[in-house]
Formats: sequence, structure tokens, C-alpha cells
Amino acid sequence: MMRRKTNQRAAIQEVFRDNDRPLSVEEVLQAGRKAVETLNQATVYRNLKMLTEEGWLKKINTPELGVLYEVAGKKHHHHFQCRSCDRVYEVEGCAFADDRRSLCGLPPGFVAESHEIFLFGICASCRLSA
Amino acid sequence: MMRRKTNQRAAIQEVFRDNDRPLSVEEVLQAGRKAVETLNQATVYRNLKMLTEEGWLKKINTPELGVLYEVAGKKHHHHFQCRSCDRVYEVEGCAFADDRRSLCGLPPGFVAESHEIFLFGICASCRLSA
DNA sequence: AGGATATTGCAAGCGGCTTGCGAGTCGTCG
DNA sequence: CGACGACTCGCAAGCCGCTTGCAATATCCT
Repeated sequence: MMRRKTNQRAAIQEVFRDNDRPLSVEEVLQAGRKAVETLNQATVYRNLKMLTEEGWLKKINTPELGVLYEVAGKKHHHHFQCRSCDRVYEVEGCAFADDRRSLCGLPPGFVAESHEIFLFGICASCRLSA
Repeated sequence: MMRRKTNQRAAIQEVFRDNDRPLSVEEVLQAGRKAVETLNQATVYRNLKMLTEEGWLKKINTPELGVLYEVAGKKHHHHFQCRSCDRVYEVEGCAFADDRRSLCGLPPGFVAESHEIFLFGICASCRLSA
């Protein structure tokens, strides 16, 4: 099964390059239609899935906004959701750096292998415009 | 609008008291039917919503298992999901204790107000039985 | 250019959750 | 204690986000 190049898929990838943050399916659909105005929802879903399986995208489950997708391959990071504009940003740094593994006191016998951290607050642009 | 006592709601609350961990709607439904065998899905959804609005329950959005509910009012804690049995546990302790607020390096202008941490690994009972 | 087939758009389908409705249960008041 | 009003329940239909079957279209290879 050979992968073909289509305007739809190219448009979707372009949307992610233009917006350097996790995006919802709806955002991808709307932004993608600026390039391919017939772009269909099913096509977006199918391509997001394809790009994720192929490792180009990464699916994120957010606590409040449902599923978002971000470009994969970035270094370990977490997410920040602005409670004003609801945009989600990627933030570097990690409270569980190697020397802090034990910070979260797990009960005896439990072993943690990975983690996800979600921060909530106000982003810089919302704070300035308030 | 006066709240009435019903066997259904009592059964649902009992399920949470019997299992001291976050539960899915389906788990509540199945376990609740042991006490009220006619218990209906819609009733469970309605009561979980009611109990949440009233502050007795808290809704949790997990990255992999969807929505769970836990008894509210506990002190600040996070969650641990066992990748073997998929159960979610509450874990005390927090990598963002007061003296470590700045561990996650937020960009300038960003202000964090709250956070959620989700750990993944192996729980004690799965580790022993392996 | 021509043919094989990946991909798209559309519409139907699916699963989780919600809601309208008539029946049933709970609590109160006479 | 019995009856009425209102909250709840169970059921079925509905809604929403996502997936899938299918015919038409676009790509790619020769």
C-alpha cells in the first residue's frame, strides 16, 4: 500500500507547520479549508490517523478540550492550557527530571514508567490584553 | 426542588464507598446492579451528574480511559494508571509542592494556577502476580 | 496515455451520553 | 392513614463526535 501525495494531506500538514501548538480536529478542518475548500471532515480524521500511525503526529488527550494533535518528535514536554483563550501550548522543562523521580510518593510496590502533566493558567498574550 | 432518597442513588454512592478509587460509569452501573438489579444507565449518568454538581463526586478526565468519577473532598492528589490492569489509583504527594512551583519552566508572561499529573506504570498487585 | 489502486466526499452507521415522556416512588399534609 | 404533588426512574429516541462502506476521483507507475 503505497502512500500518495494529495493536496488534502499536504494542506493538513501545512496547518500544523503554520500553528506551532496542539490543534483540534475542527481547527485543522477549518484552517485546511483555506487551502482546499472541499476538505471533508472524514478526510481530516483519516489523515490525522494516518499521520499519527506513521509517527508524524502525536495524539494528545487533554482533560478539558478532548483530543488534540501535535507534531511528533519533539523532546519531552508538557502542556499548558490558558483558561482565558483555551489554547494549549507546549512547555519545556519537567518537574520529574531524573533527579526528582521520587517526588510523587507512590505507595510501596508501585513503579512509575511515564507521566503526563497538564498545567492551567493564563498565557502571556491573554495576560497582556487584560 | 427537594432531593429525595432513592435506592438507586444510595446504591451508586455505596459503590464508591466500597471501591476507594476512581470508577468509570460502566463500573458503577455493573456494581450498582448488584444492589438494584433494574438500575439503568441513564439513571447512573443522571446521578453521577447530580452528585458531582452537589460536590459529592468529582469528575476526572483520564488520558486513556475517558471519564472517571471519584469521591470529592480529598486533599490534593494525582493519579496513577496501571498499564497492566488499567485501574486508576489516587496517589498523594505532589511534584509541584509550594517550594517547587517553578520546576516546569513556563515561558515569560505565563502564569500557572493549577495542574494535573497522571502517572503510568505497574501497580503493586500486578507486579506481585507477574 | 492507460490502468491499478490509494484517497476523497458523502452518507449511513456506531458508541457514549443526554433527554422527553409516561410510570413509579417518596415525602408531606390533611 | 390515605391522597396528592413532585422528584426519579426506565425506556426509547435523539444528539454528537467519530468511523466506515461505497462510488467517484486523483495519483502514480509503466
